[in-house]
Formats: sequence, structure tokens, C-alpha cells
Amino acid sequence: MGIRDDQKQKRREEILEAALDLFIRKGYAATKISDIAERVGMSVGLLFHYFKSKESLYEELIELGIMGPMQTVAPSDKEPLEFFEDTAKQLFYYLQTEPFFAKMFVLMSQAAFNDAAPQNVKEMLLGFDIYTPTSLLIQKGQENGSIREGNPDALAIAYWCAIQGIAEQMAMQPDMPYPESDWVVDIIRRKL
Amino acid sequence: MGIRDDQKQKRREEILEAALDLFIRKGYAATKISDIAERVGMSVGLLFHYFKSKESLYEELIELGIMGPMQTVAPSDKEPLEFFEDTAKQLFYYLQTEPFFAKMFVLMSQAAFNDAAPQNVKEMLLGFDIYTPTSLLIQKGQENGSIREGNPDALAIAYWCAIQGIAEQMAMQPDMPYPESDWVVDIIRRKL
DNA sequence: CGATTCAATGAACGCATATTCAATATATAC
DNA sequence: GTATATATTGAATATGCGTTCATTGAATCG
Repeated sequence: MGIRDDQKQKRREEILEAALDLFIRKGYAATKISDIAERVGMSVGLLFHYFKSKESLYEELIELGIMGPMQTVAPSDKEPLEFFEDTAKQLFYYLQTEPFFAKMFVLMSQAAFNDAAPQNVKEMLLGFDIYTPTSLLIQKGQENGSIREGNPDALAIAYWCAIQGIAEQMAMQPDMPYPESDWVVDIIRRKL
Repeated sequence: MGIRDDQKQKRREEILEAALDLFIRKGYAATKISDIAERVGMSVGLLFHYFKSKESLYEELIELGIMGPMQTVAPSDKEPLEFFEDTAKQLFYYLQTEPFFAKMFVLMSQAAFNDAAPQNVKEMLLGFDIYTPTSLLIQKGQENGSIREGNPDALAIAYWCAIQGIAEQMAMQPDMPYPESDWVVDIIRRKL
């Protein structure tokens, strides 16, 4: 359990990375095992030596996403506006500096929305409701005057969906000019 | 050329509508012809009486999108900030009141990004660069002080991607609370 | 070095699904 | 009312792709 296992792990990661990129660009169904194998430079048969099925490969990516990007957006008990500023800032930082993170972020939302995602995966993603806690935070921010008036749910949606849309672009075209996180926060920030 | 042709046209539209909804929720590849046929309540064979292939059905949707939603976002020679305000407002209005428009909007961006989209479709969508003209408008707005400082390309991306992300949500869950278009414009608006 | 395990291949298998087709019902036309 | 065109079906075909498998080559171990 030394060199060989390390090699195997490295190879698995290569596959995961190739699959991630293809999944977000073509979608799960349209991505062929042969596409992934070709990108990594191995035969189709060998890929099944590392992953027992296309679906389990997908699942493993989702698990990585739950442990990584998903944790980044977990609500805290900070001052409301501060939370939104910090979260956006941190998120944008990772999106810019870690392409893997960016792609993973996109994969997660695609998986959550896509009706064609495997059943197991959809189940894994249940219970990751970001809107409800966000909405509560927004109400607190409205009470202390740091966040603008308006339907808290609608504000929560606007904030997260805007980030979502920008993240998608950042993942797909990493060499683009990057927006500043503060711009997005202005969606919910109260004007002085 | 009367009743029968009208019926045929009506039937085609039913199919297009069902296909549109399935395409944006499951993706082109994962959507089976039998899914579409089932939703409309017809046999698989009959669907091929109305459309010669799955791909041509998809193409026809894209053509509708180019004639409809795509026109909504065409830059004009208005006062820059006013253009962004008006466009967002009109877009949000259609997104809320016309589910077909909303879904079509999502389909267009999915098609433009998705590497798995049929070749013809990708070609149809070439030359629809929204960012370049937008970026120029933003520069003008920065000169006259109505738009905030910052990289114009990045601002253009932030604005459109935010709208994109929100539109996606509106198309997928039409019964959600709706954000106001002005919130999004605040991404680029200069603070007083 | 011999034996055993792992890496790797490409062909074979089976299933799902887009597409075609022959057959039948229904509507239109004359 | 008969003939012709269109609507509709279900089964047959064909192809693409996930998965399996027998086999070979390379590395590790005693």
C-alpha cells in the first residue's frame, strides 16, 4: 500500500477532473465514458477499473462538492450584511483562483436542478436549502437598516441566483475579466 | 388548407412546448422522444409525422428563440443607464408573465454554452455577442457618471450573468417571489 | 527467478432509444 | 358514396453507448 495506491489515487483524480469538466460543459447524459477516457488518455475498459460505473463517478464528484463548495455558503450568525459581503468575497476568490472549485460549484447547481440527474444524487442534495436561512438573515438586515426593503425571499433569490449566474461564467471561461463581489452585494445593500 | 392545417400547426406547437420544458429541465441528450410524445399524449411514431427528427425539433425551438427573447436584449442608442434599466425591466416582465418566454430564454443560453448542442444550432447562435456592445455602453455610462467605475467588460458580464441566473430560476419555478429589476441594475449603477 | 497481483487493452454483449415502416382508422374531396 | 389524403399506431430496425470479459503486459514480493 504505497506507490501503487498513490498512483491509483492520482489516476482517479485525473479522471474526476476530466469528467467534471465534461459534465458541466456537455451535461451528464451527453458525456460519454469514451469522452472521459479519451481526455485522460486511457482505454474505456480501464476506466471501469477505477470507477465501477458512470453514475458512481458522478456521485463521487457530488460528494466532493458537498464537502467543498457547499460548505462555503453555509450561513453563520454574523451581522447580516457582513455575512453576504464575506460570503460573496470568499466565493469569488475561490472561483477565480481554483478552477476545480468553480466547476464543482456549477456541477452542484446543475445536479440540483436537472431532472435527469440520477436518483441517488438528487437525494444527496435534498436538505441543502440555502434560501430559507438566507431569507431570515435578510429580514434581520432589513430591521437594522443595512439591507434594502423588499420581499426577503425575492432578495435572497436575487442574491444567490446572481452569484450562480456569474459563477457559471467564471467556471466556463476562466480567462474572463472578473467582477467584484461588492457589485453583487449591491443587489441587496441598502443605499445611504 | 384550412382546418387540417390549423390543427397540424396547433399540434406542432403543443409538441414544441412540451419539448422546451423537457429540454431545459433534463437537457437535450437526456430528453427522450418518448418523453415528449408521452407528455403531449401521442405515440412516438406520430411525433415523427410532425417533426422529421429530434434535432430538427430542437432547431425549430432555437429559431423561435432567436426571433423572440434574443431581440429583447438588443442594445440600442438610448442613454446607457436607461438602457440597462429598461432592458432589465422588460425582460423581468416577460419572464414573469410569459412562461414560454422564460423557458425559451433559458434554452438559448443553455444551447449557446453546451458543448453537446448540435452543430447547426451552435452555428445559428454564433454572432450573437451581447458583451461587446454592452461593454461599450457601459464605458459611455462611466463617462457621464451614471455607471460605477470598474472594468467595463467585467461589469457587462456581472450584469448579464446575474440576469441570466435569475431568469433560470424564474423559468424553472414560475411560482417563486419575483425580484425587482432595479435590484439587478444596482450591480452597475453608480452610487450617489 | 517464479508467482502473484495490478494495469491496461480491445473486442463482445446487451440494452436503450431514435428512426422507419407497414398497416389501419379517420377525415376531406368530388 | 367512393376515392384520396392525412392522422395514428405498434412493431421492426439500427445505432450508439455503458458495461463485462478474456487476455496481455508490467510491476511487486518472497
